[in-house]
Amino acid sequence: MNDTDKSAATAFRPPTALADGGQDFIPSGNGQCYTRPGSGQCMKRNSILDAAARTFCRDGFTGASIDLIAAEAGVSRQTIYNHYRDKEMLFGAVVDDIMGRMNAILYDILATFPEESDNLEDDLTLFAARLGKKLMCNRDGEFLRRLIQAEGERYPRLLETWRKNGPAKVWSAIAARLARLAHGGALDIGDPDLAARQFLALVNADFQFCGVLGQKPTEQEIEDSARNGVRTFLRAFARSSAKADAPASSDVALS
Amino acid sequence: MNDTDKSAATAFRPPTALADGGQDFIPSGNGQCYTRPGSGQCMKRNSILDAAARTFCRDGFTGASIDLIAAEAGVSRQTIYNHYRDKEMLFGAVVDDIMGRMNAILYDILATFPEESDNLEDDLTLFAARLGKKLMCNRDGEFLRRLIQAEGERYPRLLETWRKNGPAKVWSAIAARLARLAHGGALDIGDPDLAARQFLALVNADFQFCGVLGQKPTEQEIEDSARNGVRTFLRAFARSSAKADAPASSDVALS
DNA sequence: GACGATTTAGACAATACTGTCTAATTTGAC
DNA sequence: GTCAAATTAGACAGTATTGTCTAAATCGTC
Repeated sequence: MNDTDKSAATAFRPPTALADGGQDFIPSGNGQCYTRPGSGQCMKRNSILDAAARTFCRDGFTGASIDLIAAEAGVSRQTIYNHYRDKEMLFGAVVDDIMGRMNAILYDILATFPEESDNLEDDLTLFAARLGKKLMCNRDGEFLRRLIQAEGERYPRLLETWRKNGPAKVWSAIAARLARLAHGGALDIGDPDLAARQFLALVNADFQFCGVLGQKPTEQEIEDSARNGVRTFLRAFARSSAKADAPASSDVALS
Repeated sequence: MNDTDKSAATAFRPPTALADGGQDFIPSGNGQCYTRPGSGQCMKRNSILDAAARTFCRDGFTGASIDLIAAEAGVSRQTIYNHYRDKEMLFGAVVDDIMGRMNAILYDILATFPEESDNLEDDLTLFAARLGKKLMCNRDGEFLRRLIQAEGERYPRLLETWRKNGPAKVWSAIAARLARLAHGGALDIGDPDLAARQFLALVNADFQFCGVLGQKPTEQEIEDSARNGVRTFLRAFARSSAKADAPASSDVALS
């Protein structure tokens, strides 16, 4: 193996487990190691997946050359062909890997949706900020958005899988939880699915074109956008008893 | 010139002027014809720009080959190199062309923002639907989003130009108009910029991942999303006198 | 119809990428 | 230390692309 730095390889992939979710990393079954984790073989496999993800994300499927991925992974080209039959298989493995990781994170976050709260604004804001930081605006989220946008037409299976596991799942999960809040009397919601879509839209209002613009918002910006979005959401949907304490003029200023 | 059909070439670009805006097409100065419009040379130039836009959008900059563009435009490769020095110049011309067209459309639509209205919901809905149909969800909008997402990092100038002429311009223009409505007493808005972002987010709530998913919504879906978004926006920001007539349960059902 | 400008098809060199193969080297388990 | 498995560097054929060049064909205008 070359002497290229290995710090880059670990920057993209969390070392072993979820940062603070407490749940183990869930491999996606396709691209993962069958040998003992921690072995050189496994590290090379991860290193390849990392470099491939970075390169595919940066240059697109066509623009990312195997040679470049190999160099970035600090691995010889032949090793890549050794692990993955061809470029398409490597691409599929990268997508599966990231989807599996994001799916696990999604369930972690959904478990923190406030059930009954005496401070709905704060709790919903925390939830929305978590969603933004760990799922939508991080590197994996950016990767999937870019790749599916760029290569979705060429790989309908990828597009279909993502649609089922991505937005649809988030939407319906949040819709169910909002409906429960409404049933409990905290919200006045007609169509929970619509409310879920609008909740997500509001909470990410400041990043609408951020994915497109290619620039990641800071944690502070995510928190501010979440706070502002939740405030407006509650102005529209909170039951009147709880509405009084959310004046329009107290929005968090955006840098 | 080949016998490839010319109907495809005109599908992407409006024949001569804006469909119904009444304002002439504004060429972007770079890629347009200096010869008499309607001449064969001009038609070839437009045909090339159209084919290039379609191909760049479908395959990305790297994936789009000059040969493919030439074939799709029904033109020989040499003709392309004759009009545009190299692939990068062609790409720049396509982007400039589309940006100029979208800019003109944007000003057309902004002129229809309701000043004083006795039916704010309907008027804002019409405005939002126009924005969606003619600017965000049409072919040009999709093109710019895709291209900037895919190639933005490689062409910072493109990214910067789009940021200035695109979202920033829409945001601030709508913010100013919302502020005027608030000043007139129709709305209760703290931060007009934030309100503008949230307005756009709500109105496009159902298409958050549509650009990513690569599928264009139908006109009906755009109208429904606009209606639902405006309803929620007014639930949150309309002055209380006008709020009563927007119950949560009357949302437009989404197919 | 004539003539200059434009377009066309094709050849061409230079470059890049994919995927295969091989022989030498390194790694890892015992 | 040994030995099998994994990895490496590099060569290689096949293919594709870019951008240039040229001679023939076509177009537009007078």
